[in-house]
Amino acid sequence: MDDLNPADPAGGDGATPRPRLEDVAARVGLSTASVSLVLRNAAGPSERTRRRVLRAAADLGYRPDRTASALASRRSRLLGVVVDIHSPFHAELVEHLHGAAEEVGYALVLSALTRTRAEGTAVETLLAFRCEALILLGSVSPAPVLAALGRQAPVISVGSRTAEADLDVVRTADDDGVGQIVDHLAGLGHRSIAYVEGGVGVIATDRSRGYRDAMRRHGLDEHIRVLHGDRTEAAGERAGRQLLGGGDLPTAVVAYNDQCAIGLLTALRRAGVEVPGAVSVVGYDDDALSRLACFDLTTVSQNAEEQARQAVAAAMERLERGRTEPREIVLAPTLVVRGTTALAR
Amino acid sequence: MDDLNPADPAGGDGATPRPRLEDVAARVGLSTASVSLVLRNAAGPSERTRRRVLRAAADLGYRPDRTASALASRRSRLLGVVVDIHSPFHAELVEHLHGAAEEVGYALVLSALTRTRAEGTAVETLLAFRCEALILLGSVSPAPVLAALGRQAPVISVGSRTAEADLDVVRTADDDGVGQIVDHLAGLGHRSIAYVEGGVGVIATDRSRGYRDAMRRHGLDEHIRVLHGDRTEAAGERAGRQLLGGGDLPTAVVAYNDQCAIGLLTALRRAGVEVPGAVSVVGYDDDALSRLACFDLTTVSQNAEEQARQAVAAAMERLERGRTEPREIVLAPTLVVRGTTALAR
DNA sequence: AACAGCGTTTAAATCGCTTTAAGCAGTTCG
DNA sequence: CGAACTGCTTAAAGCGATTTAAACGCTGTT
Repeated sequence: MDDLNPADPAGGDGATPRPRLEDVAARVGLSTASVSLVLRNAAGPSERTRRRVLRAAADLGYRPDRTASALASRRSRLLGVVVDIHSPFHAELVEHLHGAAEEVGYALVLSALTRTRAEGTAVETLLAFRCEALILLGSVSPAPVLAALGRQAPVISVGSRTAEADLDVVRTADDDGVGQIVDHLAGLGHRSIAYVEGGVGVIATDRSRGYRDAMRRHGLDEHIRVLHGDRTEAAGERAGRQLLGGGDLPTAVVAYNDQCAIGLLTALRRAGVEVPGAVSVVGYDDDALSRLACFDLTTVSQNAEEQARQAVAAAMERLERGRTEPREIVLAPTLVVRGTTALAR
Repeated sequence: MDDLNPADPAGGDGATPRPRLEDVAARVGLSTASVSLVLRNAAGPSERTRRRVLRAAADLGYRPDRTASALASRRSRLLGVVVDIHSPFHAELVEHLHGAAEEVGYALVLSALTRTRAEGTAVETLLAFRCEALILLGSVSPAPVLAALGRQAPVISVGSRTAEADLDVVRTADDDGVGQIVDHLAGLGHRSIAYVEGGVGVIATDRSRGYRDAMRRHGLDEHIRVLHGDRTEAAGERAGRQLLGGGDLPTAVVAYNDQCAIGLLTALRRAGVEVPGAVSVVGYDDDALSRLACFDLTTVSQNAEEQARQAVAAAMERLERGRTEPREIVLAPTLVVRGTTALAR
């Protein structure tokens, strides 16, 4: 119906087609079955056969066709990852997920979450690829949606706790992280410590709770002061202006995340308030921004690498070892003290 | 050989398996061939058949298996993208590539370039997926490597010019962009305009050339002053310290990119030099950083959306319309004036 | 009545690999 | 000596879609 004869998608123009398993088999005078076994490192073939096959495959520059292999084995060896392409923290997670997945012979399919592309679409794409497990980074989907997803494939939610019983969760203890921040500030003599919220979502809730609990623990109940905010710099700036306008500036402010903290920092400095001289500021995530020399932000690290490893490990337990009961892996966050915190004035 | 019976990767536990084409066909009493035609919107089936099939597919919640379809059609409808996961500019490109690809029925496979994962590995992965074309974002591979790649699949290099004749290039005119910056500064009365280089690579070379040419065009030959640098904040800071130490501060500094400009900005401000009061600073890329209120950096936008569209369009021309001669698409960059440039002191 | 033409449908081959059960030669054992 | 076993190898049946050529049921023409 279309005889334009588009460029051969398999290879260049009239070039020799990609070698197939059969070509390798023919070259050594064996069956494709044997070659397949050797190349997948399966038990069976003799040492001599192994060497010959490997040799021939290398000579021909053979690379297995994942598509065909996935179809035949009903195993795609693909991990689907839903990632917010704009988040520097996600970028770091993905980097480590790549490494961890590769080590166990899996590949990643990334599906980006953007302003125009919701989690639903992203997940559909991943399922069409027959991803064997889904890794959701910082998912904000409600529990029932996740539950439905969990029936289609094992789901590992990274970074955000959920009430849903049937999926794995890998996260750091957000309340503990904020607790460490408050401990640090209290240790520096701060008493009037405000907190800028992160909006809706479990993560935000946990961090807020961590703040309140820690304040009470230090007997600072009456200094508890929560400002409305979200995950953006803009929110941080708004919060900053609000504090400046209010008259009684706290001696320290803890923000939901680094981006928010940076907005806050900007607003304060622009108004001539010295950080950390007059006010200490703390963020959360230890993302690339916070490390910039011009911010040098005290923050909490979520240990991206360890979370990535654990997420892949959890997927492997389900896929390769048939685990079915859900697991929750909670890692301890670590405080990273940089230049935006100092003794209370 | 392994009777642990791992969790069924196709679906949850003992759940009904995913419906296949055959199931849809059986439901309406037609052949799989007809159903396939309808679902791919191909000519042939009657209106009545179309409706019945679509209905049945919807009822069953049928979703085609990309794996099988790729194998049978020898067309994966996959575009491979090599992306530096840490670059905010790449993030933006990916967002728009997603949109553009989806519109023409293709999906993206992202392969992240990281500290531990070179372009070679990334590309291998993409080819194993049978990606029909490769889109390289800001590739730094030497021409011969790209040439070899081009023989395996159509390659579209986004953002970086190359001498290699056989691939498509989508980029903005970097020399022109820097030229616009210099024009802008000259218009503000600046004469002593320095430039911080971006290290090796075609992009860096083009931008340096753009600087020199523009300076000459404005008769500022003797004010040409190029500082060594690269694409990082650290380099910007070093350049800043060098300028401060030298004694004769220029009235404006143009940096290779936004990250570098921000390092520069930090160094200057820390030393008490007012920007833009004493010195104007300009970056390049218009990435998320430059838009932060605390920087509000004058910069040059590369128009990510348009570049993404053009890249996908170029791929489509090759894949669907059989184009074989290479194309180079050069877009005009646009100056974004923000708060770090002002009249010369 | 035979045939051609047309729009619609389908049987069957195929894609490149995996997997299962069977085959085969050479022990070892009862 | 035949049965049972062992270690290696392979024929052949898929996996779930696409694709091609053929078949089918019509109508209209000679």
